[in-house]
Amino acid sequence: MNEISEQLHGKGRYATRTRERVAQVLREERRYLTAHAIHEMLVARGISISLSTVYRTLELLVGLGVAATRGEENGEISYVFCTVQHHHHAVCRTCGRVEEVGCGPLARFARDLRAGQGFELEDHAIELYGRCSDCAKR
Amino acid sequence: MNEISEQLHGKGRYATRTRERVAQVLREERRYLTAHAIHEMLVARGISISLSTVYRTLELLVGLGVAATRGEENGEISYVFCTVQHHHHAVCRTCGRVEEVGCGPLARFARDLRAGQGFELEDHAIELYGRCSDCAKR
DNA sequence: AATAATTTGACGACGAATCGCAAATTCATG
DNA sequence: CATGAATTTGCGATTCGTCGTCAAATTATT
Repeated sequence: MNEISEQLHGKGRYATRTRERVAQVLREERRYLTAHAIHEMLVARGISISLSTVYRTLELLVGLGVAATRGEENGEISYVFCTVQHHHHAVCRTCGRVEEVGCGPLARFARDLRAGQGFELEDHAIELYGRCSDCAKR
Repeated sequence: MNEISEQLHGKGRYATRTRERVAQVLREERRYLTAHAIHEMLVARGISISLSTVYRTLELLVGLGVAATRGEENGEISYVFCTVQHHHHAVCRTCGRVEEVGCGPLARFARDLRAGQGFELEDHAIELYGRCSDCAKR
């Protein structure tokens, strides 16, 4: 089976069909989705699932480290599938696809920041917006 | 008077004492605050103001470009005072102070991103966390 | 001071997110 | 494959942040 089932079993949680379906949506879409959007997509596929369960499953996936959250400007919370620990997201403005990217050049940025205004950089959150390789061709 | 009053007059809006007080809190604090927090701070100062007015004033300040918003992970929306157009925020983890910083090294980052995975960078949102110069000394 | 405009406060509406509990599902065991 | 203990699910109610409505108050102008 997949990793999520194993991770759940290792923590004494059940790997249910419902949870697998929520994770599947995130895996397929690879873009930021609200709990409501995920719920609607599942219902559209003819799958019966409650909104509460979607919320609880998403919370679980975030705890497992396979999903990340983002607070939208309108107060909603969006979720996206992700695989590695520390990274950032490049969001395509055309198709919404989310790619994971490293944070290489931040080292020099941190140096400049300390030299310039004495700020000691410890962590950072970056969101990048633009066109993914597919959408940039058109 | 100050700039905000002039900007309001130029748009046919009134520069009221209430609005000045909300702006004053943001100017003094220089950190991300929710509408509720701002409301409580004003009430604690003995100022009578409704939560609705705080919300409306914050919306107005964002429209004027003197405040910026951030969606928190719990779905709340926070506001911070800011002065220049495009910039990013360095948030002190000790005192919460927010400093504005430029985005110099992003140019090279954009080049690497395009070369690496074909992503065309158009815009970005960055939040930096660490210690401001004062807190770093202790 | 009078007038026309905007703004304020109180109240309610709305939606996102959470909680409690009974019913259903999952999983290990025999 | 049936059984039982554990977890999970669904439903409804609830909380909470945010926004809309409208009469009363405030502001700016004459």
